Amino acid sequence: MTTGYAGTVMSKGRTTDKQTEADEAYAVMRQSILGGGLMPGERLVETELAERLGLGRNAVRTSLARLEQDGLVERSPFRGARVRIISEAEAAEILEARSVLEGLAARHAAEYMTPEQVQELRGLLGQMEQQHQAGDLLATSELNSVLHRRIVELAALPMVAKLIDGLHAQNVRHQFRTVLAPGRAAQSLAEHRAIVDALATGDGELAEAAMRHHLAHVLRTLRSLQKNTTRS
Amino acid sequence: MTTGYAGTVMSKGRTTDKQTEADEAYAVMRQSILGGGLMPGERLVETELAERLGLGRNAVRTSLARLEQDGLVERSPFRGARVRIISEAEAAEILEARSVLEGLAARHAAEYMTPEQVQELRGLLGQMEQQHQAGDLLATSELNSVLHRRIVELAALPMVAKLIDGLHAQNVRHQFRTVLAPGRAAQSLAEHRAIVDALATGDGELAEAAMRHHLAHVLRTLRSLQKNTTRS
DNA sequence: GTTCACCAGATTGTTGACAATCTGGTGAAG
DNA sequence: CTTCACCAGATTGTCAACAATCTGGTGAAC
Repeated sequence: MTTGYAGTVMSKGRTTDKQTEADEAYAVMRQSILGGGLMPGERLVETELAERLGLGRNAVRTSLARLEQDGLVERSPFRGARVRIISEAEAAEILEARSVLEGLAARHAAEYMTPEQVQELRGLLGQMEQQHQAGDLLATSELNSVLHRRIVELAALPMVAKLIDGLHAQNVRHQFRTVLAPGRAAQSLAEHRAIVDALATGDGELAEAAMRHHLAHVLRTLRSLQKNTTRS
Repeated sequence: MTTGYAGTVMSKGRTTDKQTEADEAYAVMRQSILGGGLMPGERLVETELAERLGLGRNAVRTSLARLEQDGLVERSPFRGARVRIISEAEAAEILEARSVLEGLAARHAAEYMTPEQVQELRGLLGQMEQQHQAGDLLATSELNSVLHRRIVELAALPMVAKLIDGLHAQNVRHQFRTVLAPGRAAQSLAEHRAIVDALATGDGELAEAAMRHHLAHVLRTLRSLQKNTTRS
């Protein structure tokens, strides 16, 4: 093995093994924030994280810089970093941004979609309906995300996809609340069906409108929940 | 004032003095990329940049990580960083994203705008018209950017503003070409007038439509230029 | 009792050296 | 002439130590 790729060297005992330490730290910490392992407002001490991840402090450090750029972490000089707290106003704003960007994605997806892909989306809809009737809100919500992601993929707009992904990452925590609103699940299902129907027609304008209609409704639900929560 | 802010310590002899080295490196390098001091595709060697900026290699290093997150720099492990080259397809996609996001901003701006602010925008339009008649395309283009930025500001949507700013940063280099297209300047002026008129009515839908119409036109111009340039 | 300066501990920012990896060129084998 | 292993130089990734800064608490002055 002369030069050979170091693909399977297995130096520190993880699975993929190939990325640099800093990249691994970034991936892990990002997933930790998204998954709830690191809570909003929590202090992120470099040495502590380095020890917990088994990586150097430097790797953690540059990760924090990258996560700050993503809007997931807040940093102030000499005072350290915390998981950024997304206010309800910001969550609403993010949802509005998602609304227009996913609308754009839907428009493009409608124009370049094959019949097979339409069937695939209908399949997802069917699964959602099943889980909805079974009363499993969590699974329904998960399929919801899958459907949205797939539509964005089909749009074949990588930069737009990246933007949407970044926005989604910032308010995973606020996402849960809307799906729990009473009566929301059924309506959401109908809206998703409308989106897929519009995509199937190949009419970009229609698909964009359907997507925006749906997300505007999610936004309204979020706003009504905020009002109810605010009165302490 | 007990502890007292260290606002005017003046340690290394620059103007603002307060940010950490890494922040300064980030700011300088970003502006360098935007301003053309660092050209697309150019290699970014850490030690060289560190020496040129008079900062530590580590500061440069974390800057590069942040700029990569911004999409301005491309990095691969052990092989270094380069200023990212934005392809024409990507430039087009960025314009589409800007179109819907600035449309959103225009909608919000229309709803919350005061008569004084409308007058301010009309003032900018007047200046644009002057420079246009004087034949100064560069000044017109600059005022163009100012107008767009101001509208985004008036929307009072900080996260959306950040997204738009990031997109704008990525294709400053492609922006110049569209303004030079023959006959484009006059039409652009008319479109901007339409946008301000729509904003003045307070009708969000109308303002959004006007903004999207304008940027769709810019996109079409860019696409036609691409065709002409591609045939080598 | 309140206010303030000040100090010790903790944490971040910076520096320099060292290890790991890539790149381009060189020379031998076929 | 082509192909390929291999090596030196350049460059990046990592580590450990040191300097700079913040934070919370303690005690004196009033």
